[in-house]
Amino acid sequence: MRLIFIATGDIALPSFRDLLENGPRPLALVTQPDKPVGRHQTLSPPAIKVAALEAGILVFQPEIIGDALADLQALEPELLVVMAYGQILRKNILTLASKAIINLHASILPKYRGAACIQAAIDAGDAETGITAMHVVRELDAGDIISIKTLMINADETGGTLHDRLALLAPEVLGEVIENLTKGAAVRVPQDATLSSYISKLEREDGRLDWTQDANTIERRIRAYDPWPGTFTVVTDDGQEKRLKIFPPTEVVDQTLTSGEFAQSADGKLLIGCGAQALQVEWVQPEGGRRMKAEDYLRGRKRGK
RNA sequence: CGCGGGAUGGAGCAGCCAGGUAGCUCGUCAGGCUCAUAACCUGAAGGUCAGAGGUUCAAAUCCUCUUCCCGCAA
Repeated sequence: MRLIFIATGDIALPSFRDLLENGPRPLALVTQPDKPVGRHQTLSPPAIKVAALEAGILVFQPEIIGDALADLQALEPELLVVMAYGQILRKNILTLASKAIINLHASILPKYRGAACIQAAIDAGDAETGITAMHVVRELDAGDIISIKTLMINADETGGTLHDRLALLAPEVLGEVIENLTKGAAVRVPQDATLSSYISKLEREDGRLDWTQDANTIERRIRAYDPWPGTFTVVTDDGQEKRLKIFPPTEVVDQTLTSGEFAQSADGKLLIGCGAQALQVEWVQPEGGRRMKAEDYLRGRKRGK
């Protein structure tokens, strides 16, 4: 099977490595251009590009994937595998492969089409999520489904842990799909569009916590958005508004406080009031500072007032 | 050189603007009290104030440079 892998996000790494080890070996990797990252705008490559170069796989990094069309055509691919690439594919790419173009998506479609599908499943309090393999069509994540594998979401699941578990589940789905395609055509089960939902890309600002929500909702949000985009609230320190990042795990406690009010429990723990009940917070990070125990944060804060 | 915050005993901070005794809340250790405790009381150890240079009679504090940490942004 002549296949080209199209991916940028780390969630695609295990699937890519699986192909390198067990085949079919990808003819090329198409990934996003190196982007300036971090405080000093250092240009850094996607991890999957590094893995490809180490394995001696051809790498393309077009600004727009159409720019690489001729190069990709020359490889005469039978199958394109897309996962967390980060660009919408044009029609000329969709028709490039002779057999199929498939996408691996980290949700149980048609639920949570779009970028932030992993966070969405935790945020909504779902019991399970999974990896869906589908045929790629013009509309985002709307193609006919080939196969789905699911896994249970744990009570202490974070966006990070779920991301990693889904990444490891993906090769199973991919392997199965490739096997079917080798034998013949992949199955096509149309999505029920009436059940679909779309989750747009998350920004840092989306992590601002709304303390008028009930504590359970906020607890899920904090887990879902860790480590990206992270969650924060704003505190007034010495007359200046500063961000205070809040990390999981947090615990819902049966206590009534004003929404957004900071309090200290009998044993020194940080409590923050929610719309219903309160949240006990263990780890915080003040703007300009490191991550620290909430108790330590409170200790310094008393003095600072 | 994108913008900004920070570095002070083991932890989190104040002190800096208006230079002159190393401070607070904890932790640790020892002892006391208590049926008991994350409680209370007494005492102790622990700091080249990130590093280098400069100004000054005198620098944590003022000036310059360096290193490291972090928030925004991307």
